[in-house]
Amino acid sequence: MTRSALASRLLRWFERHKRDLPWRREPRDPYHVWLSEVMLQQTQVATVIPYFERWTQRFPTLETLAAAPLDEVLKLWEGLGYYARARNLHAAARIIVHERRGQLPRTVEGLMALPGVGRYTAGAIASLAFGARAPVLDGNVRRVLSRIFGLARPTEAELWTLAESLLPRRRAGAFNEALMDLGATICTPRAPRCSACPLRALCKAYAGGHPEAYPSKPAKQQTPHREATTVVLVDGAGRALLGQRPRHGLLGGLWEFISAPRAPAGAAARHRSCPPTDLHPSDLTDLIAHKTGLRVKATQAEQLGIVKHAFTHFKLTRRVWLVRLPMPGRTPPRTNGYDRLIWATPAEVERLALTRSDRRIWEMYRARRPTLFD
DNA sequence: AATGCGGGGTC
DNA sequence: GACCCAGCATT
Repeated sequence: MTRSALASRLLRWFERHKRDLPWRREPRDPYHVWLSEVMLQQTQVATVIPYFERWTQRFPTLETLAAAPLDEVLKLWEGLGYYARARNLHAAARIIVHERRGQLPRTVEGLMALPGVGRYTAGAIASLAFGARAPVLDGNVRRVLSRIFGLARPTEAELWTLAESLLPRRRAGAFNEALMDLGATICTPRAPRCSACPLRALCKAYAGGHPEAYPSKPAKQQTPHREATTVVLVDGAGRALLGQRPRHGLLGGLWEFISAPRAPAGAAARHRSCPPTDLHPSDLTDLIAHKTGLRVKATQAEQLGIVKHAFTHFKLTRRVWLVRLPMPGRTPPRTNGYDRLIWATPAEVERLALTRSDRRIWEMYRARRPTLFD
């Protein structure tokens, strides 16, 4: 089996089975290609499609994106995760519009100079939007190549070299997409559908009888668990106190209800005598004072509920409390751990970019049983 | 080479 | 539950 036979088989399969996706409409818009590639980083196609549609409605061109405030960009990204992608996309759009007359770089090196564009994304844009003969290496390609060549633990360098050596002279972009579509629909991680694979005849992993074993996975390590206490502080005018997280780092730039880490679960003692309601009002008073400088007597706190959330490297359990103030809230004298604190009306809470779990907390608050205060 | 960075689909 | 997804930036 020659190299060109692999490419021609794959491309023939692709012509009949390629997925019809919003960002594949011809002629390719380089901005759309770039946007889709960034949204698709570590994110599945089905998740991205509605975000892509909303985004291109609101920001149809690079110029409209560059002109928008970051808060609005983050709001459109809300729920998609890895928010540095949105910040980098926004920054890169401004660079392209202000320093390059709105033209994306056409080479891998030029593209990689943009924030948020690594070797994969640069290769994808160069090959898909500009017809360059550049390879890509993503999770799909990594898995497909590992299986075809029977590599249990290939290095990144080996795989990049392989991906480049396999590129056909023409139609490199279609070849790259075909490799990724094959990985997404046929050569899947757990139960590959080898009977439908156009490359079965030359696949070493298939010949060995256990294609799903390639590439071998590293040993798993259990994720640590953290706890936090969160307060939905509502003032007499029905506004809620929100903090904007620091621009860089975890959930950077997003808004949340005032929250602080809770001492790690103290072994057996907690299970025996620490139900969720076991929290003294002074704890909430201290939390609010520490984060905001506001002096509030949280003697009437209601428990809103418990929100669990799984991140990549840890799990988080948030115990959420509702504290009401009788009077309009005053401007917090301190913003400990936040870039900004605001009293947000319900309409503003809808408009701002919240983290996923804070969005759920807001929905819990809205859905709670009404009380005398409403 | 290892780590931090979200959230959801899927088994 | 665990795994994995059209990765990037930083160290």
